[in-house]
Amino acid sequence: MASDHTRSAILAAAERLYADRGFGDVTLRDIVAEAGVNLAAVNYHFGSKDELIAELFVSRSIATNRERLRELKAAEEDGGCRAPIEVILRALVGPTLRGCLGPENQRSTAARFMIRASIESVPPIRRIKNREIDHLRKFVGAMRRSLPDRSEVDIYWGLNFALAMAHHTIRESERLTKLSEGKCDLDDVEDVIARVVSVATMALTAGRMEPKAPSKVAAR
Amino acid sequence: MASDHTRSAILAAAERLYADRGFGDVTLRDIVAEAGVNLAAVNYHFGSKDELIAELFVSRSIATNRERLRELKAAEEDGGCRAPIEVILRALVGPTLRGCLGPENQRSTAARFMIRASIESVPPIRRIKNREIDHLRKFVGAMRRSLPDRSEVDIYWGLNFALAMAHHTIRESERLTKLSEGKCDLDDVEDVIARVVSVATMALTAGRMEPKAPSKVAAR
DNA sequence: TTGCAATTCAAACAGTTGTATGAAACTATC
DNA sequence: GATAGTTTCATACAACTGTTTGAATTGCAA
Repeated sequence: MASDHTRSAILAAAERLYADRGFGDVTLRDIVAEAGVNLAAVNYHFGSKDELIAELFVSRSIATNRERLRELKAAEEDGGCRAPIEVILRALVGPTLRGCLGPENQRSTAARFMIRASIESVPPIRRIKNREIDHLRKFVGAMRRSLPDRSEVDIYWGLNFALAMAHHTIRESERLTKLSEGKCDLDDVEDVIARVVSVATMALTAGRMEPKAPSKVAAR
Repeated sequence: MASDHTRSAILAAAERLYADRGFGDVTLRDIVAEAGVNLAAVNYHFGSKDELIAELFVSRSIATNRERLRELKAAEEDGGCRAPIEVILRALVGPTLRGCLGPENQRSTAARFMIRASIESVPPIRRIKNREIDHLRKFVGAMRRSLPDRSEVDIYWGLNFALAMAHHTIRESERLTKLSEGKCDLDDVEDVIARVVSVATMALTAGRMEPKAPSKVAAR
């Protein structure tokens, strides 16, 4: 167990480098150079490169997931097991957006790392994300309790669209800033959250989304 | 220019392999083996591996973009330079969704390749995507003409959310199917398009999205 | 047929990658 | 202060990568 110093130096260096340059072109040699440790230290402490990446990603995403569930639980306790849909959606997308957006100069390494992880998709991270379904089911449950009249399918689509807007905004934040010539302020995280929640709420509550295209022949 | 046979054999093999196994673990040697040609043929015909990938992606995405613009132009000509927002949004997300979703067994190689390209993010493709902004501006213009009362910022956010829902649904279609235990039918492409368009239209037309979070202190 | 360019091919190249090894340095316990 | 266990280190390994080379082959025009 000892000092743990080498271990955490590697974690910090790896997070920084991956955040800055992406998974694609950061090698173990880059990481150990940045951390000032020996090459073999990575395999000694983590087993393999993939396990290092996985450990980084897991620790960050369980933090986010815990925060999500904390907000969800608080909301449902408030409303007696039946929270307003806006609050549920806010618990779903808020922690992620708060963790990844915000003024660039004061953006944490962890935040920038998570942005990378959502842009590039590397095997160890993909594996972990696939296990996220159980976590999402808890939100499906809360949403169904909140909107008992809504069909199950609509709930799934609403959840899908909420996550879509949050993740895409994170992932393409640079492009949106460029496209809008800075008019969309991605640093105002609470505004972004409000927009996502607002649209997702409309999607879930508007007098039934038409389930079919206006006319089948209109399509191609 | 001769027979072109080798060239197109490489393109076909590469598209197939990338579609099936992703960019990460398909080597030039895999491609030439599948195509039944010599290793050096790739560099001879395409210059480099990246240029091969770029050519694949470019040819597919200019096809999609052309279709998008065709639909957009048709819509604006119908409405005398002012198309209904639903039709504009349909022109924006329809071609992409039609190109990537649909019954898996009858999904073309090109479709599966484009799904890969939207999941993994490899340098040559990223470079091309960055040049997509000019293309999107044409939609911004049409949307502003369609909704002259709407603020510019709201237009950008609406566009962002529409693309978000379309791309995320493509990218995470497998997860959505699993999460909903098959209840969300991603093979019914026109239904998916209708849902995306419907929500995006609400986002853009609903009595002004609140521009700010309910209360600034509610955060964190 | 001859000549010339375009194409194919086997082979090698040069570089990088993650990982393994075994000795050395350290640390704490007795 | 010797011992046992942990950690560090330099170095080598083995495999794989995209690319290049130069000779062989092909196809076509004169």
